[in-house]
Amino acid sequence: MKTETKPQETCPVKITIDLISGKWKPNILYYLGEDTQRFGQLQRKIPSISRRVLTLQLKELERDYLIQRKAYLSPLKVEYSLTQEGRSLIPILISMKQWGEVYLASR
Amino acid sequence: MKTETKPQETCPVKITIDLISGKWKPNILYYLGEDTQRFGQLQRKIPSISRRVLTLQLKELERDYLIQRKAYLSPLKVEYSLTQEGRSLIPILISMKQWGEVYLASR
DNA sequence: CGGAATCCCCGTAGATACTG
DNA sequence: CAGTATCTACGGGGATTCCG
Repeated sequence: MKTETKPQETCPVKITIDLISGKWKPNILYYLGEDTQRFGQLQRKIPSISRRVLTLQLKELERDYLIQRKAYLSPLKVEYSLTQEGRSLIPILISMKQWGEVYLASR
Repeated sequence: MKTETKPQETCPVKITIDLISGKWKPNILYYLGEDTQRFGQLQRKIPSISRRVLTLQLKELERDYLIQRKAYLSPLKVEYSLTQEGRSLIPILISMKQWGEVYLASR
């Protein structure tokens, strides 16, 4: 009945949580789930985030293969979009959103 | 600033993440999902956690209504179990576990 | 425009020792 | 058995300034 593995050192749940638990990462992933976004677009949509922190969070998300960075020179700009893996995370974020709404409503 | 952005201040996703992103909380919830656990049982099943930190994480989980604490005097012991809300979180933890396993396998 | 370089604050959690 | 009490280390993230 229980072909259970104990939570290992590399606990998959913990891995998943760590990937998305930056303070602004859910927001960023949310907007990238809607569409490709430029750095400045994200900045405007998340007004309270600083350039520095936005840069850091984007770098981490890119390092973790959840998003892709594309730099252009002609019109100087940078575009971010979800990778396949990032996109596959969206359903989980949606469940968490729904759970969180119920949780907030009941408190 | 009055601009209503879609991910609100009280982003439900962020709430959910924060509730479970203590370093040991997924492990604790995992074991409580199996059965009621005494303090010492949790300690033995998560050997690398200290009593202090286990206490803290349990207190937070209790404060957030995810687990319940029951103290007994006759045989001096304390038992922890999931609340209804905590139990409703398990499916999400399972999705995260599955996603994390795929993620780890592909890297 | 999209960063990089510093500096600082604060919260999480580790180590260790003591207790009802 | 199931905690408390300190003291400390580390790292994320905020504010500000400079750069190709």
